Amino acid sequence: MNYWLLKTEPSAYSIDDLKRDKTTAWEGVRNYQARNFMQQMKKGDLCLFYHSSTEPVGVFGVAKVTKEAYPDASQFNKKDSHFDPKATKEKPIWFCPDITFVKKFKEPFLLTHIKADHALRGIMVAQQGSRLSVQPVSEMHFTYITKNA
DNA sequence: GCCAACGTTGGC
DNA sequence: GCCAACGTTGGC
Repeated sequence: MNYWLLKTEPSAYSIDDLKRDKTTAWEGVRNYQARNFMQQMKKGDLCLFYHSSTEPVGVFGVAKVTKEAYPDASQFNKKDSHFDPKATKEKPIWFCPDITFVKKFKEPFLLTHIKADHALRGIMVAQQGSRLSVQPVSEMHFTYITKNA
């Protein structure tokens, strides 16, 4: 089993939205490195759910992968801001998994605390300029954050 | 709102 | 295939 971190701006889609929807297609990611990670996701993998560009910034809960990556429908939709004219149904470019709500933390594990905690040294999200919106997380770091949130 | 860090684009 | 210009991300 692998562990991941998914970034989202809560004004666009928050942990509460996921709690309400229960399951959602993780559409709209338009970065090749992030796409490649999403294609590696397996059913049952667990994801830290991270809020960015907000106050406060941090991990707000956990989601799990319930459907492995398949073509992202938004790339074909001209009216969608994530429309990609280079993509065709025969040769899709972008893929997304379905993720399902697992839990919302009572208290978020804030980025300031992640950065200050020696046990989390090396975690990608705390590294300078880490803009990747889908990241792998080590089992050790995943367990530490979920146990201590 | 600022701006540094980053990814992508496109001319050559 | 280089790399400058550009657009975007995201913490602060």
